[in-house]
Amino acid sequence: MPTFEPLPSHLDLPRLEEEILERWQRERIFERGLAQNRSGTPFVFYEGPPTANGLPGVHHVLARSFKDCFLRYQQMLGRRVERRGGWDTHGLPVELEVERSLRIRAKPEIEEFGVEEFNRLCRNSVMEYIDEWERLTSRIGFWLDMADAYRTYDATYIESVWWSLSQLHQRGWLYRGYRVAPYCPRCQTSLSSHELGQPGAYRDDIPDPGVTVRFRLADDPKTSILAWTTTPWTLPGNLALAVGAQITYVRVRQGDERLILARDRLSVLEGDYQVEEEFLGSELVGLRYQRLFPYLEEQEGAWQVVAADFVSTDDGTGVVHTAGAYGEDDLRLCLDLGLKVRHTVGLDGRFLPFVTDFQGVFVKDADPAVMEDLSRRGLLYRSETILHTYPFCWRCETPLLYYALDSWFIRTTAVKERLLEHNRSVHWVPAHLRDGRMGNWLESLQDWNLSRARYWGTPLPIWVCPECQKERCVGSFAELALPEGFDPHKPYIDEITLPCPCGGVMRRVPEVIDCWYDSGAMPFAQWHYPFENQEQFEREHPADYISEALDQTRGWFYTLLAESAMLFDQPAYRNVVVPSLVVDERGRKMSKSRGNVIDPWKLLSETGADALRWWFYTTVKVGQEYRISVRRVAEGGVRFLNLLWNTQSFLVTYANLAGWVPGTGDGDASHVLDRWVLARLAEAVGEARAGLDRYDAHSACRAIQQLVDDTSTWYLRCSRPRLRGGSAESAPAFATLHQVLTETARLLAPFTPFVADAVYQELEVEGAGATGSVHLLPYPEAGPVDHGLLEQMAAVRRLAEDARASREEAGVPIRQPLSAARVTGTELSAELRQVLEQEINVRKVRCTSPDGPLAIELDFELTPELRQEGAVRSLVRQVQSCRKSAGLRPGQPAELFLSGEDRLLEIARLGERQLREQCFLAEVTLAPAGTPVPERLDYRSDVKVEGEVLAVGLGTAGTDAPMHGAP
RNA sequence: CGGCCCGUAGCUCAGCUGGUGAGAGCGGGGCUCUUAUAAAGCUCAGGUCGUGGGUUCGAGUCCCACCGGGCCGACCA
Repeated sequence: MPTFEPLPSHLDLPRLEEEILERWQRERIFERGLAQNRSGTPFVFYEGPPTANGLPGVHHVLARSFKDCFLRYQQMLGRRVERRGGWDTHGLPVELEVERSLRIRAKPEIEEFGVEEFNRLCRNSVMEYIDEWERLTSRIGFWLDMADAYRTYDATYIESVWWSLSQLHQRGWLYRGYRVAPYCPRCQTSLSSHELGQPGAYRDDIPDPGVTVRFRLADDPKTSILAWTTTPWTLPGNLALAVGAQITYVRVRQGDERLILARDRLSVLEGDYQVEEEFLGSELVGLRYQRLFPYLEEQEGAWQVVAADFVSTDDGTGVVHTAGAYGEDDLRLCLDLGLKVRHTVGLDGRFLPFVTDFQGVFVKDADPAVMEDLSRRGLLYRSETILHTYPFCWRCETPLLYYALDSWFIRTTAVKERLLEHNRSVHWVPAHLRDGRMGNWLESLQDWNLSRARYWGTPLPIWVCPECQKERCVGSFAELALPEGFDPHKPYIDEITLPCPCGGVMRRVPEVIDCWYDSGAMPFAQWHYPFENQEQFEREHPADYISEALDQTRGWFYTLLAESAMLFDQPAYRNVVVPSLVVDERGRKMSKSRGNVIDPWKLLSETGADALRWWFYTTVKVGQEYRISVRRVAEGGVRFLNLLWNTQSFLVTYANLAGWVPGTGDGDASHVLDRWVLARLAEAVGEARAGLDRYDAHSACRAIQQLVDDTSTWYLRCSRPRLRGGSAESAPAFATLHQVLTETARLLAPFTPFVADAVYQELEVEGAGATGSVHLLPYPEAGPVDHGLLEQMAAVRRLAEDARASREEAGVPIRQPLSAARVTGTELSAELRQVLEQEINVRKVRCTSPDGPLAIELDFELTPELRQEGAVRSLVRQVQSCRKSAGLRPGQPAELFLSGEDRLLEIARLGERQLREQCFLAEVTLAPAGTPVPERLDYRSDVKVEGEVLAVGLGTAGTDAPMHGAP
């Protein structure tokens, strides 16, 4: 009965993982882990809810890998780690999916189709891929409680969101405002900044007119102020001209007219001119000019020069044409000046009837007509075509307009300082994001445009009285006396009215809210706070840890922070790990149109989840892009796991052969190699913990990788003679390797949960302390590290390298024993000298002078005895090689036949004992050259030893032959 | 235009608070290993550590400028 289950010779990672997965489910390992730590200190994690109406991609595997490893680690430290899943269910992406399936092309068609049915389809659509998400999440080993996941469309969730909005409203932080936003005249809705960030929204090199226009002074029509614009269609709406108070302007004479523009912009003038006067912009303020078009009504303060801080001399004339409704700066300026702003263009993007000359024309089509009109009246100074970047609707490709609309805003600017302060308390990984990307974003904070003129979302809970304009923000369902089971979505909620103290009937405003607000509300809304679970929420806010990809800086990371700061004056999370983007092998973004998207399932089936996870942790440090391909994951991830597997396979093979039983030889690690590998283990444990404690998976994994590499390529390599069994020293060697591998499995558990558990389960010793899974064990503790030994061994390895190099140079293979070597630069203990002697195959290593540079010098003088020994070794190696080709496993007894020249037979005779032992030979026959190989030996081959040919015959011997090393 | 990140061997990337041959993996050439075998090791690459300055006894590692690549924001008149 072997100690360990014999391992398959080939590691099939995907299959192994499927088996482990089944075991976890069967034995309820996840649940047992949670139960085990029930009384531990909570380690709070927030799951950023994905929108489940699309298929998950590799980048989701990336984020989930990072989420998982720190959670597993904290659980192994004894923390109580709940991981509640969640789904983001509202918003335009969902509506779009449904629009597409209904072949709806414009917003009015939704109303025609019916909002009730439309929203019903949205609700179904959003959960369409949920099975796929759950399957992937489970397959990659991300332990997440999906059975009890929160959903943002749940009534309880919505009620909590309402509560939060009413809190903001009470503080005056939720208000209606008239603002300019990017607006799609076809979809008839403004777009969120998030949508403007969609690929393809901004397009480069879009041609537009660039026109320089004369604004004649009211008191002096021979003098004009020049202003430049790329949107001639906004000129009928002109209300003012803005200049920079501290910018220097000039008046020039050109022909019989005078022109005013910034001194730095004289280059826009065509032809000769004479500068007549220079003055600051402040001197122009208050000048009145003739309006270009007669459509807008007269009002106090209109058509004058004003000062504004946003004016620059980077382009144009240094004078900004200001049309109130079609530019953010413009509108703010006009409102500051107390000017009444009136639209010249309707919601459909066409000129309103009172703009008689252009009425009904779509604005972009009206540009030439406007220019022609100005030109005819001598007001067009210059026109050209410019190329610039311009935003388009990412759904219907209509050019967007900047358009003033009534919207509801959250006054985030009121708490900007608090946001910055809370952000400073967050531990960002990578650190530069805190003051870099996130800090910058907060510094340039604008009020949050919350409302959306759409259908599928959390309804904005504001009721307004049409009579007295009184507005009320509802903070609970009770306030509306909603019946049990009422669906608070549109259109049902719009039926609910409230009596107004003035006697009127209050109706809800039609808008829903930005779905990003929903996700930012998850810390409290997932618990239906404050209506339920108050303690739960208070205990679990802020989160200890969150992790999402880089694109969430202005998304979820921001909405969480903003809402927690405004509602609770707290940060929402203490540690945040932000992996960068996944790109293709050549560094290009993945996109469907480019066809370079990698299906996560392809990777999972070819390389497995652990290889992918390991590759994510180790290939680059957090913050760098992940250039992914199946080939790369195989090179980085599979390779490492394979090395670990081989190491384990070695232990299993030889421990079984030797009949070694765990528990024997423990605590007797007196051999220098054992002490060394245990020191390396202790060092790696310290590094792994240090890395994990600061949320640095990369360093932790690199330390573990180095440990596995050292174990395999140095400890195992040098320990092979002991591990082959037989000697009294083998038990401690087995015990040490067993310990190192078991601890390595525990170190790896957070990162490669499948392979770690497979290794652990293979090696676990039955009886007390056996848990059945590595994931139910504590994380290894770092013991004292023998740094002196580590340094000494490093020197030995360096010396071995140098010795091999000089052997190479001298053309003397390692199998040829040498008599002596001389080491300078260090003093090695006898046991270390022995390691070196064995590794470089030298009889005697002497350390002559401990000072000076580290070096080794080999004595290449060969005695006949040394030569002979080398020849025996060469012969043994050839026979081993034949055994391998013959398919004989180590330990399997065999019969050997050799025939050749006398000189070779002599070598064989001298080395026969060695040959029998090392090659597991029950029978050895030596015969003169030319003797045929006996029939019964199936394997025949000619090998070369010492330059001469030797015929080899190999066959299995009787099973009753004694097995070397067996008890 | 502004912010941030990156620029180290043919390729992909490590190099913590500046300090004793500038590293790993992959690819390629040459080898080796007493059966971990669809494995491992050694060795070769003569790497201006993007360029140019500066600080220092000493810089890939700190500072400045510039060049190149990426991401994000602003491109508004």
